[in-house]
Amino acid sequence: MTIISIEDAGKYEGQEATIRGWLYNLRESGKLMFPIFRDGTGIIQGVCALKENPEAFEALKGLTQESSVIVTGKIRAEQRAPGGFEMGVSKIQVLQKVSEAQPYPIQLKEHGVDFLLDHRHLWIRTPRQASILRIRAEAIRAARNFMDSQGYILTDAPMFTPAACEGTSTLFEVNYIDDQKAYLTQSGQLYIEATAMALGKVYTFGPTFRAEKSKTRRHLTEFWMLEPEAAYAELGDMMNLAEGLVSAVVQSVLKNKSREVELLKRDTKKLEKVKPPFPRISYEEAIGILNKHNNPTKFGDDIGGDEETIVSNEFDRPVMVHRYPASIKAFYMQPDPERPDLALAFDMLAPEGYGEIIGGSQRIHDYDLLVKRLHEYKLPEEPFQWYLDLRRYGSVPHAGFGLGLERTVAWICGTEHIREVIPFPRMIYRVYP
RNA sequence: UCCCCGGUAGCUCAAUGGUAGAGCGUUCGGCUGUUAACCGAAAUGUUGGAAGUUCGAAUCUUCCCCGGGGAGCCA
Repeated sequence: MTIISIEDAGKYEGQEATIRGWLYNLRESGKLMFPIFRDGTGIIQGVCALKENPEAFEALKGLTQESSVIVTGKIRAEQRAPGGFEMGVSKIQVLQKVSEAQPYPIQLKEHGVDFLLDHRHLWIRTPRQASILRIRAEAIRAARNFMDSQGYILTDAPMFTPAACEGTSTLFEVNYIDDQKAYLTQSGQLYIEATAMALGKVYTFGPTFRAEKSKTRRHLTEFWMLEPEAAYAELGDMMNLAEGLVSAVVQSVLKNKSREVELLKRDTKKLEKVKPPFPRISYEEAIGILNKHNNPTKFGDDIGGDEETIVSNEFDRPVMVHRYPASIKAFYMQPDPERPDLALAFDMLAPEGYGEIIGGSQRIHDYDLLVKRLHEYKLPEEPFQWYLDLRRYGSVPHAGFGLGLERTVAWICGTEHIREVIPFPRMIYRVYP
């Protein structure tokens, strides 16, 4: 018997086929039953009549949600069935029946956030969550494809680091070997600056960790970041790369995961517009927009969540804000030669209030200036000696950025919270399951 | 660290200081085209914890615990 996946069921219309999966729901109607099966690729309705298949009917009767089953039957087009196809069940093998005493906890109805997060290992079985995880996978595939196509080499950064990239208050400290202290990485940036000097154009993609005490829909303590870095690149080069990357990811998801996007009921019209060029405005122009909307932000203030939304609502695609005051940015950012009080940095703000998905900058390549900045930011010189070496031995202008994967996928999926777009979210005060 | 909201049946929620309830899920029964099916019946409670006010507290007060949203910080 041909084993098929539910997403391909339409191709087997009129044929007998076998599906290996789980019982998603069961509607009983006297001598007729409508089981719904899922197999990880989709859901399909089955039909089973007592008169035609008494054995299968008996096996299905009273079967509990999420029981594992192997079912065989004829696939047929049926307008009354969700999805347009259904299976006339002729044979069913129950691998495990879920106990009535401990029924599957997640019902086909609304649940609270706390309950769902405590059952995240089961929650991911629901069609919506499974679709989101498929879109995440597509976003990663598309992002890596794009970077590879641009000649960027994947160079992995370490998870254990001896010091902070930016400040020390939000680091996870771990005991390394022989009572040495180490920290979980907040960013691979410093390391890919080194690999960029070795290989030219590089990127890293992996988890990063921040012990920020943030409890918002935009924060995770463990999140994935894609960070490109290129030797001889300047700020404008990175903005070009960033808009190319983001549009490639969005367009790939629309093209290759249309079924999943549709299941999420995402308004794709807004996503279809996400193509270069993206608008670029300076920090000072952003302040102007805010003041126009009666927001009191002034030069030198950081742009917070509400402010990001006001600015991004002016545009129909992601907007890049560049040249922030150096005083509110990280120590390693290159000053604008024409305005030394500004840093050659940029953020990309996603539309619809999803906020910052990219932060990047040109890096300081001058040794003396970098040392001066380390002192100004009260950072110790010693752990950064290797980093200073990059400015001792053939230093060149270079630039890069970091793309927050979960924020990007949350925006593409239109989810309310980024915890839904990672299989097992890690948040402040929540590490189970 | 700070501000706001919440915690009642397995789940989602009601209950104006006066007998703790409904829907879903579970169990039993009915139904040959259901769409989170429907109809009938049953079982299910330390109202997050402690103390206080009161004749009487799920409800009011204080403290603690847990969760959610946000600020700061950031992707």
